[in-house]
Amino acid sequence: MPDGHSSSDRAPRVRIAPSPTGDPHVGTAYIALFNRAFANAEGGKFLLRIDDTDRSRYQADSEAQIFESLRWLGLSWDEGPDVGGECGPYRQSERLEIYRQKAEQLLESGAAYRCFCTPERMAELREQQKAAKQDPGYDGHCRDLPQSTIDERLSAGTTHIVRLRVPDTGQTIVHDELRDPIVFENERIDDQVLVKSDGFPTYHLANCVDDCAMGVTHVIRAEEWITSAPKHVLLYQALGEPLPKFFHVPLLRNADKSKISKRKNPVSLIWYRDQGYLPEALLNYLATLGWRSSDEREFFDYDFFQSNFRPADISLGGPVFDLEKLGWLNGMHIRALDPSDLRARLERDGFLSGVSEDGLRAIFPLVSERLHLLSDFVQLTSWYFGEPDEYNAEDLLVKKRTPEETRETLDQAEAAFAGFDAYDSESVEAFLEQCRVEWGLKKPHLFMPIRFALTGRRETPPVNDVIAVLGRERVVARLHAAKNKFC
RNA sequence: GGCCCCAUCGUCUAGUCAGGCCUAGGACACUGGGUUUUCAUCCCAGCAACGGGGGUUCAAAUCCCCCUGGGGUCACCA
Repeated sequence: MPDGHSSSDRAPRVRIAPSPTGDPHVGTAYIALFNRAFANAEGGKFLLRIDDTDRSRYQADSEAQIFESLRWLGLSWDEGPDVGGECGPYRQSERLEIYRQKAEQLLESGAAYRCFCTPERMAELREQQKAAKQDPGYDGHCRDLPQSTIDERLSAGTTHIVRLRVPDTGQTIVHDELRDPIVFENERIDDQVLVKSDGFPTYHLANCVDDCAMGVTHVIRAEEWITSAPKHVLLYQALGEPLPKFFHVPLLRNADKSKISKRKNPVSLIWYRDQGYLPEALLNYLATLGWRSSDEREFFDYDFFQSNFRPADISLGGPVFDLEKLGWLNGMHIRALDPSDLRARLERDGFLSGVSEDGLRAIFPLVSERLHLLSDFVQLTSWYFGEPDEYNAEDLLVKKRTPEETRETLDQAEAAFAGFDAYDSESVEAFLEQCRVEWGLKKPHLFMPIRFALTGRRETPPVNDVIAVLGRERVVARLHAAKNKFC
C-alpha cells in the first residue's frame, strides 16, 4: 500500500514511466518486461505512468500507441491512466498540484530554493565555464538570496525555477542491487532543476514524488539513469521518504555498441508488429538480452520467463540488438503455433486480406516452416492465391536439357495431369514417380520445369504438394501456358 | 574532457559471488556434410573468446591493483 512506508518484503509495486514523445520504443518494452515479470511473479503490481511533463516534445497520439504496443506484447498493467487505480491520476500532467505542494514543502524545509537566473545568464555561465575548462553546472548564484529579495521578486511576478540544494560536501551513495555501492561526491552534483519556469516539474521531481506517492518499491530502469540517481536519493531524503531498491539495467545497443537508436536500428514497436514479428518472439528475445535461465534455454514463453526471472540475475554487459537472432526466434515461435492460431495472427496483423478459409487450410502446411516473419506469408503464397511469377522460357530449362526436351516433358505432364483426378499429396507423389520412371527422367528434369510452370519460381514447397493444392484445372492450365513459351 | 558504469567466441550468453570439476559450455550467424524433387525444416561436424600487465595463491576466466577498450551522463528532455 502506498502508505509511505513501503518496503521490499511486501508485495512489490513497480512501474514504467514512458514519455509520449514519439513512437513506442523497444527499450520501453525491454524494461516493461522485467518490471512486469518481477511484479507478477511476486504477487505485486505493475503500474504504467505517463511521463508527459515536457510540453515541447509532447505528441498527442503517442500515448495511445504506447498503450496499444504494450498490450500487443501482452505487457498489460495493473494500474494506469486508462485502467485507473488507487494512486491516480497516472498522467503526470494531471498531478501538477501534487508537485506544486511537494516543491513548496522542499522550499520550506530549505532542501530546495528559488532561482531567478535567466536562460541568458545560464548560457553565459556555461560559456565561461567552458572557456575556463570548468565543469558545467549551476554556480549557486541564487542559493542564498535574502528573503527580502525573494519576496520582492515574487511579488513582482518574476519568472523563476526551483532547484535542489545539494550539499557541497560529503558523498551520496547509490545502492544498486546489481552493483557495488556507487559513490558520488556531492560537490560534483549539480543543483538540479526541480520545477521549470512553466511551472511543470522536471523528471527528477515528478518521478520521485510519484514513486513515493504510488508506493513504488523497486525501480527497475535503464542504466542511463545512474548518473542522476544520487539526485533522486537526495530528493527521497529531503522528502522524508524511504528509498526504493534500484536496478539499473544495461542499455540495448546498436551493432557498434552505442545506445540503440532509430538511425542504426529499428526501435519502434509498431515496426516490429508491421514486419510480422510475433509478440511472444520479441518478448522472448528481449528476455534473453541480459537474462538466462539456469538450464540456459533460449526458446521459451512469457510464463516460463516470469516464473524463473529474478531481477538480481540481470547481466551487466550492454547487449547488441541482433535482428538475425530475433528472426530465428520468430521462426521458432511461428512453427510452434498451431494452424488456427497462426491463421488468427496473420489475420489480425493484416497479412490475410481476401483469403478464403479453405485456401488457408490447404496452404498452411506448405508454408508454415518457411516463414521467418508473418509478412513472408504474402510472398510465399502468391502463386497460390494469385498467378505464378513472371518467367521466361529459359527459366524452365534445367541444365543440359534442351528446349525441345523440356517442351516435351511439359506436354507429357499436361496430358498426364489432365487425365488424373486424385489431387492429394500422396497420390500425386506416387503418380509423379510413376510418370518419371515411365518417361525415363531424372528427378530434377521432371520436377524443376513443373515447379517453375506452376509457381514461376525456383524455391517452393514440394512439387507434389503444389500440384495437389492447386488442383487439376490450374495445374493443367499452367503447364499448358509453360509449354507454349517455347512456341 | 570531468564523473559514473561495464569488459568470456563476430553476436547473445554459461562459468565469476563460495579460486581447482574449464585443454572455457550452449545458442545465433558462418562453413562443411547428411536427409531431400528446389527452398525451408531437421540432424551431424567444424570455425571461433577469457583485452593487456602486475600481484595474491600450491592453483585465477574466477580475488586485488594499474592500463586499455567500450558505453552512459554532464538540459528549465525524459
